Amino acid sequence: MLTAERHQLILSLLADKQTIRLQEIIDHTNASESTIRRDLDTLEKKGKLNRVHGGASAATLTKEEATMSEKSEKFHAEKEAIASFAARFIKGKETIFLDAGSTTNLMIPHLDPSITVVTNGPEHLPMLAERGITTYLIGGFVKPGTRAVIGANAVENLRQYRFDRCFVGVNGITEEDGLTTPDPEEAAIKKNVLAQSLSRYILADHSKFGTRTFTKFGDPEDAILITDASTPTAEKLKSKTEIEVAHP
Amino acid sequence: MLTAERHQLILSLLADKQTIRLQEIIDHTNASESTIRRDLDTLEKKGKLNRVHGGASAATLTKEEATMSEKSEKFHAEKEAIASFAARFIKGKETIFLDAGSTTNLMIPHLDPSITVVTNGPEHLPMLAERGITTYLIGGFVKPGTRAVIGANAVENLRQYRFDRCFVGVNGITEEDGLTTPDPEEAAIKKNVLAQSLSRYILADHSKFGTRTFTKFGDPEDAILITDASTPTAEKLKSKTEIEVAHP
DNA sequence: CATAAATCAATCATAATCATTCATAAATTA
DNA sequence: TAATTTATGAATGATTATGATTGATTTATG
Repeated sequence: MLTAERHQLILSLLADKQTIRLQEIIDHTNASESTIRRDLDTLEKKGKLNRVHGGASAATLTKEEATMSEKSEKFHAEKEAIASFAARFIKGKETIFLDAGSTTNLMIPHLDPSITVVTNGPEHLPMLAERGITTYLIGGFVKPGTRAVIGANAVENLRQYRFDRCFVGVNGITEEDGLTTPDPEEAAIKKNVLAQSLSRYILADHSKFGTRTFTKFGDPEDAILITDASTPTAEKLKSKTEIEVAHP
Repeated sequence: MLTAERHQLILSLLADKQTIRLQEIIDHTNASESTIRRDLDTLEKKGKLNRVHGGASAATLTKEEATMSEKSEKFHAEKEAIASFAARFIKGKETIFLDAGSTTNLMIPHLDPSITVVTNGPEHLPMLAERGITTYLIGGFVKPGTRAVIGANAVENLRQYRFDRCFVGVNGITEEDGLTTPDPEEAAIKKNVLAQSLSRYILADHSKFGTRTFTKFGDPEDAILITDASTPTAEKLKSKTEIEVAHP
């Protein structure tokens, strides 16, 4: 069996099951344990899945990250509502930071062309250029999969800028653990962005409330949360921080 | 059996199966291994399939469409020849700088995935990611139109890196004015890139020789010029600098 | 907490696959 | 026809993929 075929098979098995054990893959492929381990290494490097002890799990919601394309479909109407709502906070010729990600991407059609945007999401560039918006890009390591720019280099590059407002995505929000994201390198970026902005906005659809992921980058009370529907966790947070609900 | 016939057959075999082994094709064609390998090389260059170890896998539609639009560009065949020729200079696991632009973009399919690329061209990222190439992006002002990253900020960001080789585009080459490009900000980038590289390559189709534009960023003798055809200006320069002619 | 079981990364030798080169044959052009 | 280009197959040494083995690490359990 061809290496590339095995890789496809593994990903399709994962697409159904969300998690898979090493032994299952071995049964399906007649390949050795070593080979499958190497496959998982390779696929993880490409951001196609996440390795866990005993096997692998899909690079999708909650624990793990979704790829850009997968994200852009889930909760699209909700994200669109959040994005257009968020864009309304920007007044006049401000300079804003726009986080990499699918929700922030949806803000671009609602942006006034006279503003200046700084972003770590190269995938935003075509739309920003189309709208004639002055754009600065953060430099650094390009993360495979989500294609955000991250790393020590990116953080240093970021420090040169100060923002009137920042719009930042998040993977999990809980009362105890605050704002979390799976990748520490991405968390470092978000943390710095928040520190260098006068006004801070966290864009999070309702699925993000009550879940937590690996790395904390801030507390809900340091920012304005923009979401699409209220949840138990959101209700609890209402005493501490400002929550704006954008109805789709 | 005719070469073109074999190519058709290979593509039709792939149309059903998604992936195919080299041996399968050999069985179907009575051609030698070498010939089939050459066929796969050719077809991959045309974007009709992706080579994988042991055979080939079907190319996605988007890639096919992308190569279609690429082909409509000016001097496409010449640029492709220059690009694939240039890529051959890279040995092993080196770190290279890849300039923004259409000619350098054509190098990407010919790059070894084990190298590291630094670039000021965000438009290269999708293809670099697809090939699984480790990539660092220069940060700074995003130039509308060409979408290169330029400006003082970009130059400063650039200074952190040292390259084994750099591959740089150019707008004009003359004996008197050297290497020129219209935008001073872009020239600044190119100048610094050249200074920080052990080996320097200028990619220029024949139309660039004998024309000069606004800003000079270097002299031909500081780099190896890669072009597609000899011109009077190129002949004059041959005494001063190395010129490699890549025939389409 | 301690032990056993499972899972893991690292290494090795082997086999498969690969790019490159060369000489020859076919096709094309002068 | 002769010269030139192109296509081909075989041979080569290099690269990559693989499965088995090792001992270390992690997880489960009593």
